[in-house]
Amino acid sequence: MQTEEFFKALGDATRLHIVTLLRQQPTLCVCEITQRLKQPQPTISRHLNHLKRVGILDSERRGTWMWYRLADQLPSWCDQIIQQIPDQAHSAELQLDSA
Amino acid sequence: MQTEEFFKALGDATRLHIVTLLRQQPTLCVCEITQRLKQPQPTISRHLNHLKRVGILDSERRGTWMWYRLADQLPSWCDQIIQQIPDQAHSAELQLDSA
DNA sequence: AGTTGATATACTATAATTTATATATTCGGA
DNA sequence: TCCGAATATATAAATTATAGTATATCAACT
Repeated sequence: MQTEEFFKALGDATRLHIVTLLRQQPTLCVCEITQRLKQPQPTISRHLNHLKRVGILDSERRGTWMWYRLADQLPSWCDQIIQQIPDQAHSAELQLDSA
Repeated sequence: MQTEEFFKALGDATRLHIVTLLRQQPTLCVCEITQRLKQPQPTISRHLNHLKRVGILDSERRGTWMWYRLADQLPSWCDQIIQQIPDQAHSAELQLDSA
């Protein structure tokens, strides 16, 4: 895992949001992420692919759906960092309650 | 501290290097960083300023020299993350030994 | 094979980042 | 107050990243 690429990957609101979602919900399909983030499907797919290329996510196909999760073999420093990211529940319109 | 801006700030090799340097050497002046990273002074100054704007670094002038250090009031999640960054001792020419 | 739902990719336009070079500022000392 | 050292800023050019739209792929079902 390239340090710079890792941080670059997390330096984007959409990708941050995806990663923090997958911290709570270990496996999510593209359509669910698309709904929760209220962004077009191609946008979500591109960001998911970005995170996967860098090594942050794994994906698995089950039928037509593609399931994404935090990579199993993440180096421990990556995992530690991901655990420290503040929650990104800041969807512009539907603001969830948070501290 | 904005999460996205924090990660963006660390998503650059030069800034990563600066931050990991300041982890070991709590205070460094611009000229020293410039020498260690073997990059032009304006480049270093810009990156230092970027890290400072985001809130990752503090600076203090003593005479003509400007000393930079990791910010005192860093939120704990930022601090935790910074501690997890692998060392960036990858200067192109003078490669230090590392695992 | 044809159709549909889920996801991925291509293409284009736009915006943001980064660097190099030159120049400006700031401080301390003569 | 003028000079030199240290640092900062401005500008322009190059590169990279991002979003939207359209289109392609892929799997399940008929």
